[in-house]
Amino acid sequence: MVTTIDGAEYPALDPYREGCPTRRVLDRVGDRWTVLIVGALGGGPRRFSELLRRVEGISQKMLTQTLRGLERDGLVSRAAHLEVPVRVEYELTEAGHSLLEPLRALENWAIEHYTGIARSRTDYDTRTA
Amino acid sequence: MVTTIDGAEYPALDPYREGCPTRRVLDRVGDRWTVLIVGALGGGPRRFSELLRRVEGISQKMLTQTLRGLERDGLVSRAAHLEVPVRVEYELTEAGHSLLEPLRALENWAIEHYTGIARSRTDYDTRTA
DNA sequence: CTGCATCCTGCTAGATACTG
DNA sequence: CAGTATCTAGCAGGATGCAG
Repeated sequence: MVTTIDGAEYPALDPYREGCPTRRVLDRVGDRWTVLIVGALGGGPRRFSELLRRVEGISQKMLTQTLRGLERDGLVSRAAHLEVPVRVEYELTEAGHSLLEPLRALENWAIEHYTGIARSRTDYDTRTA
Repeated sequence: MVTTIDGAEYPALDPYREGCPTRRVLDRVGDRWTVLIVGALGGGPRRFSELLRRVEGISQKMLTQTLRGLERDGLVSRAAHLEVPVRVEYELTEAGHSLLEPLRALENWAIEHYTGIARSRTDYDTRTA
C-alpha cells in the first residue's frame, strides 16, 4: 500500500501524512519536556520532586501533565508509596527504555553541533540585520 | 566542571539545565515540524511547494518560518532561481544531513511502537474513565 | 510531598489578503 | 510560485491556592 505525491511513492505508514498514527507518536516524543523527562529517568526511578529540580525550568503543572501523558502511553510507570509524607516514584517501562537510545542520539547530536549552530545563528543575524 | 543536584553530579554541558546552549538546540530539533521537514529533505533538494504538499497539515506560514529557522541554524540552504515563475529549492547542508540519522531513529521508533502506544492509551482511558 | 483546580496571560499558529 | 503582512482566536503554560 502506497500513496503518490509529486510522482513519488510513499509508504502507507508515513509520519508525513496527517492522519497517520505515527504522527501522533512523534508529536508526543518531539515534545520539549518529554525528551528531557525521559532522559532524566534514564538513570533509574526518580521521585516527582527530583524531576522537578533536575529538569530546570519546568513548572509543576507541566511536569505532572507530561508524566500523565507518558504514563498513558505506557512509557512510564507510577508508583505511589502511601507514607507520610507521600512519596511517588516514576520509572521507565520497557517501551520507555527503548526510547532512550534515539533520544540520547539526539542529545549527543545537540552537544556536538551546538557551537556550529550558535555561530551560524550570529552569522545569519548580522548578515540579515 | 560539574554541578550537583540531589547529591548526584552532572556535566556542565547539560540540556537539563535551563541556560545550557544545548537546550536551545534541542528545542529546535525537537520541534514538531522540524523533524518532518528535515526528514522530507533527506531525499535531496525539494521545492517550497513540494514540501508544502509532502508535509501534510503544515501551513505556508509555518513552513516558511521553520525553513528560515533551519537556514539560520545552518542546517538547510536556500537557492532561489530567478525564473518566471520563481523556483526556490531547499537542501540539507552537511550539518543538516548529520541530523538525519538521529531523526530517522526517532521515526523508526515511532513506527515500531505506535501500536503498543495506541493500545496503552485506550487501556488507560477506559481504566480511568 | 504530590497533585488537582482555577484563573489569567502571552504567544503561536491559522486565515486572509496582498506583492515581487 | 514563494513569500510578506496583519489580524485574531485558542490554548499552552505560569501563578496561586487548596487537598489528600
